[in-house]
Amino acid sequence: MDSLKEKSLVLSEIHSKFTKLASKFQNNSDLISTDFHTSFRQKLFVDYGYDLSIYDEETSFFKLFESQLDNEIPVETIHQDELLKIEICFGESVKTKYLDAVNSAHKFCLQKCREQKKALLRDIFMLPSGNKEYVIKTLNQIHSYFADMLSQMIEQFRVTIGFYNANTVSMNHSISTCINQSRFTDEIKQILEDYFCEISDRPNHCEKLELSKTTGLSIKQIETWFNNRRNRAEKDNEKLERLTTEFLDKKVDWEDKFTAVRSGKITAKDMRTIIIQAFDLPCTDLIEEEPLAVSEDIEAIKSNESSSSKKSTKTRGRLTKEARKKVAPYNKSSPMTTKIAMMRTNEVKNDILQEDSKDPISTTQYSTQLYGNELSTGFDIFQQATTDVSDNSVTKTKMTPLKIRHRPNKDLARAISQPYNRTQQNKQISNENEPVISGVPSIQYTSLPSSSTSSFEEDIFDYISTYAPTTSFSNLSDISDFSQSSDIVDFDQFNDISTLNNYSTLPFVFEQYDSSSMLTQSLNDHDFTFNAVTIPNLSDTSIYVSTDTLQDHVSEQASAVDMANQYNLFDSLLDNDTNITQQTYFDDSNFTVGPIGENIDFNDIEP
DNA sequence: CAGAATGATTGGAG
DNA sequence: CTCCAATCATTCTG
Repeated sequence: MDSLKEKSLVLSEIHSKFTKLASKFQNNSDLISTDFHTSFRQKLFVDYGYDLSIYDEETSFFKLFESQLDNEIPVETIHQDELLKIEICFGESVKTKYLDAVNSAHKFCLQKCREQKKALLRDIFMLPSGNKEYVIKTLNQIHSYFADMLSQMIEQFRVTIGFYNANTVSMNHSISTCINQSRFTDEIKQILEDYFCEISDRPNHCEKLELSKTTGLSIKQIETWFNNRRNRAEKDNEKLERLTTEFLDKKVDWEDKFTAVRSGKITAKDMRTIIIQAFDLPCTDLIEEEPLAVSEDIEAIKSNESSSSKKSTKTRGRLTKEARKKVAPYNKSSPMTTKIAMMRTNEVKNDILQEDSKDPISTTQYSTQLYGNELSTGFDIFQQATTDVSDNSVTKTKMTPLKIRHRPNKDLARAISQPYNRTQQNKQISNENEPVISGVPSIQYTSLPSSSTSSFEEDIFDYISTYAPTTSFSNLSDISDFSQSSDIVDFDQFNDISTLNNYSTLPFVFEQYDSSSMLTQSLNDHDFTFNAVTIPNLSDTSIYVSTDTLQDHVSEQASAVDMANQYNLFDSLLDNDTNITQQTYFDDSNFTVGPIGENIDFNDIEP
């Protein structure tokens, strides 16, 4: 009960100040000249590090946050090629409607965003509750809230017009490749290449973001580039591994390979690297004569190698990092190299094992011991397969096979009518005598719900009116929670501060007590009763009377659909009598982003 | 023109 | 979600 009393005291103090302040307001419309007002707000201004000279100039105060107040919400989600796609797929009128919807959503978000920001600034100006950084942070939160909301809305618009409809996916692909397939500039490639070689071949998200900024490419493109780069580097490496192995296994005669080099089939650089790797030669830049020496007596060198170092050198020559970079610019082990290394280790183990047991039968015994007498069919097949390529079947069978991943069968995929071959699809379309816009195939009708309507646009809207309400808006029931949980601060009674109606954000947070019980305290010369502040459904444990609550609502972006609904932003996308327009609306008064500014309802306050 | 290079997509795996 | 392997489609190059 003590803490309760304490709180009450604090509250009463604030209350008494407010009461005085309020009476000043009532008696004197000139806010600045009131003694109390001056000292109270001046103190707050000083406390939060604002320039005292502007404590009575709202415009000057606002100017501090000009850039936060005026920054635009970019419609970054709309690109030219997206509009082109829409136009190509759905026609001019859908594009126009889509643009209209996006624009009005944008306008709406911008306006609301500004209102919220201004309300916040007004609050802070009257009763500072944080320093400049805090205010900027909060403003930015408001900003990103609306920016996110806008992109959610746009997402919904896309769904509504069927942008993500399965029928258009392949269309999107061919169009996007049509439009997007342009080579990166040398400068960009250099940046990426440098990063790949010198810093990491696997940038994390932050690094990707950084690269995205410096190159101007999207994160997706960065990812794609690194994927391709890694994959292709691996392939190069694999190729070299294979070639080296071939040499070591004496499957290819050297003369042949040198001829290949001369004819350009493999580069001299490749050859050099192979030789360096194969014979564990020191990597210097003066190897001109080495290959000759090698070619003269391969057998001798190889046998020397084998006997002197227990065949371990057979596994891999040790390249310096620099040399390796030249042929396959790795500086970190990739999964593939790890796999290969593991295979190698097994090979070595087996080699040693073989040396120990000179009798080949004993190794066979080892094998059977390991796997059981009756080999599984899979293993059997594997063994058979490897037996063909190598006489050293025991070693091979005990080698860990690379995991072979299932990949979709092209023919099978085609058989179950999944468009696997995009060329085929293009052919199919171009065979039809559909209008072709700027070399891009027009849309297929086939998978849309069968309809007798003649134009594709009609088909689309038919489709939307039939399916969209259940697909696009199936989550309305989830969202409805939000619509009910308005964050309207309900001042049942807060005594005599009705003059502060305009200033909703109070500079404190205090804990909740049972909001149903009325707390009555007699303090000083004031008797007041209050039911404090309740924020329904927001939280069971806290009462927030500060803008801190905003961040609790950032997660509520799912309300975008409702917002769009509420402000009829879908109207431009839809026919008048579709089901969508009959979806649940919620009260204008019920929707607030946070308990900021005018959203707080002071109408019920009783003096 | 053939083949290499390259940006992007797809579908499976983790 | 990221990554990989395979693949496609376009563009570059000899």
